[in-house]
Amino acid sequence: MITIRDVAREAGVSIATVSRVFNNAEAVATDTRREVRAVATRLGYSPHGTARSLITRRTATIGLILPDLYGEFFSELIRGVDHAVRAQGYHLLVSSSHADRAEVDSAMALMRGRVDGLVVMLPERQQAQVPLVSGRLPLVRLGGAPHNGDADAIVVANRDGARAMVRHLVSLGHTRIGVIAGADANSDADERMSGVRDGLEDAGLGEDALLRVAGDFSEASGFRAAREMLRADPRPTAIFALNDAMAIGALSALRAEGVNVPADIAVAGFDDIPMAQFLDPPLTTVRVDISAMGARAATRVLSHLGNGPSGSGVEIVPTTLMVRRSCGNPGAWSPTIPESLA
Amino acid sequence: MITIRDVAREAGVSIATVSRVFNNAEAVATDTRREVRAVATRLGYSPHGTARSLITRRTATIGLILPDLYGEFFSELIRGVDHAVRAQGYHLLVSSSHADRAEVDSAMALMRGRVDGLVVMLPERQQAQVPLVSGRLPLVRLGGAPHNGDADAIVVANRDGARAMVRHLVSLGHTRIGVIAGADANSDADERMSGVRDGLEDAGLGEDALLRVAGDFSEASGFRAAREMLRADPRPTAIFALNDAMAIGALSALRAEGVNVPADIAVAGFDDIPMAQFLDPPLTTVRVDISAMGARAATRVLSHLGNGPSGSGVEIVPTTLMVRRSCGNPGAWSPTIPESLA
DNA sequence: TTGTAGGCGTTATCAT
DNA sequence: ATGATAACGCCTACAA
Repeated sequence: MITIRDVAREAGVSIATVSRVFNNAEAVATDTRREVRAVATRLGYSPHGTARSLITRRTATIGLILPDLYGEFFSELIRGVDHAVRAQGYHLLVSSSHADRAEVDSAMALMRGRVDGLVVMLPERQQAQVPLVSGRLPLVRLGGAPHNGDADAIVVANRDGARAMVRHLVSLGHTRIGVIAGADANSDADERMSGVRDGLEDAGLGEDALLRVAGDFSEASGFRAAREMLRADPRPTAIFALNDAMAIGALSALRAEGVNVPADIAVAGFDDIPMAQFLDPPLTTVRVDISAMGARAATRVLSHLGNGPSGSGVEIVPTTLMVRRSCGNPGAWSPTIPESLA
Repeated sequence: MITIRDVAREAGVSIATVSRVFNNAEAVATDTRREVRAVATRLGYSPHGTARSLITRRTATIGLILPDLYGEFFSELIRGVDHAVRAQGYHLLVSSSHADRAEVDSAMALMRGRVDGLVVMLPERQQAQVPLVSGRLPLVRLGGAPHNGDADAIVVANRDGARAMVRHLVSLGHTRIGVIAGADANSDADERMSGVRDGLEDAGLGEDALLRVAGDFSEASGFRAAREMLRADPRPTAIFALNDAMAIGALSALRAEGVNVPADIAVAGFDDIPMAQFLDPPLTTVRVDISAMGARAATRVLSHLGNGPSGSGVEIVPTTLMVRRSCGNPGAWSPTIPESLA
């Protein structure tokens, strides 16, 4: 390994001078600077990040802790975080597949001394537990519902999104709506269900307008739920699955039964994954800009590190209603801004 | 910040003893060890990664440099790398959005002293250029075609996969096959096109069996290409798009023209993205296990670091032919192993 | 079994 | 403008 010493010796200067060249270059005479740079390049020297971090007390790295990496959701998320973080000259340390709270805590411990701040997304069902404690590291929690102990958090407007979707369906004339609910103790699912009830209430519709069937966010559960709804009386004219995987399952079930979508039954989803826009049967979804959400979380952490404007508290990421206008024409989606819910 | 000193003082031992407790714990008396652990927990101490790295000369981190993070491809890739890397107790430092070679080189320089090894995927069109040089860091290149200067690389069996698909289509009775080609100077696209010609040659079919239309790997280009093919004479009975995005575009075009898939025209793709399996019109694809590819790259790097069995050179990741057996039944895919191509 | 001390590569402080 | 030197937090011979 070639160190700052080698460069100093070769250039006939002290290591302090070499260091200055690589940091505040102005403080060095032009000739010296040029010579040092030349030697450094010739020797293939570049500063040692770890050693530098030790003395400067900053790693220029943000840690990202995720429950999993499956599907496009996380790639979008990482993309957003990566983008925001790199814009400020930071690196991104990713740690994933943490199924429970103990693993998250150990991942956080492992990151001590390696990162300047943390973005943490907890596994489902672990949201409402003991608050995250990160010592003196800035930490931003991502996803789920807002809860006590959140100093900083970025969450999705699950409730507003579901409410907007129900209002949209009602405005199309649907008065009997099948909702495929999510897993128990899943805060996203709970929030979305609350939004559904809000929407029905807004429209002045009663309990009989809602046909609720349980699901578990899997494609298969959506398939089963939709099949069950077809046998209901009265049969719904619209199906709203509380995530996209279930919506896809529902579409398969409807086609298997020869139901025309959306002429006979409209299908709507809640966008965990951008994939839905490629589906062939028209699917209206509540769209969440995952990438933007990741970027916001990163920006928040960076703000605590003195980069950019400061801020704190819980921030809610808005959702957008996406309606497919035409079929058979790739990319022909147009966004519809949700009606104001004030 | 709470350091090893604090723990030592509080526990009434030397810092050497505390250090030993956290490393080779056996060399410490049971009582001492227990006391130290207790104090450390009470104080919330955990070793400082950076400082430890400096002296041990290992960061326990693998760097992953990617051209982009868009779509499910990269999330699958990261998942594979992360999995392999964590299994050996390593961290993952991700750096992305490197559009050209200069950015890749600078990302590599920035990672010096922060990682023990590198997995690098070059941007398209940059594959055949100057070899990557990483100093003494183990480096594994990912994707594209094998080329000179590759000490270690993991590449996809693009050619074999495309060949297998053509043989499959021919075996179904197709003698006129439309191929939607990929972007110029894209080594993946080139390799796949070669495979197509191999397959036709295997089947003893001549040039007139092939209808080649250019695309650029985008959904829109697949849409246009398929529409063009419908007007060809003789019209193909099967369309093979050299990536999935184009295959999806082709499906849209066929439906817009009222063509029945696969009864009138069969459609096949090449799987960059797992998404394809959720599509409604049956789509046969050459499937690449991206996640496994990432894991292999990571494993290779780790092997140079002394973890696991050693190995080097170019490794080719096989592909699998995926045929949809039935419609309307989610998850009803079954893999077909490609015929031996020896 | 435990403590002492030197050093990992760099930056910051204080001289010159 | 430049140089000598003490940290940064930790690990590891070597000594006790």
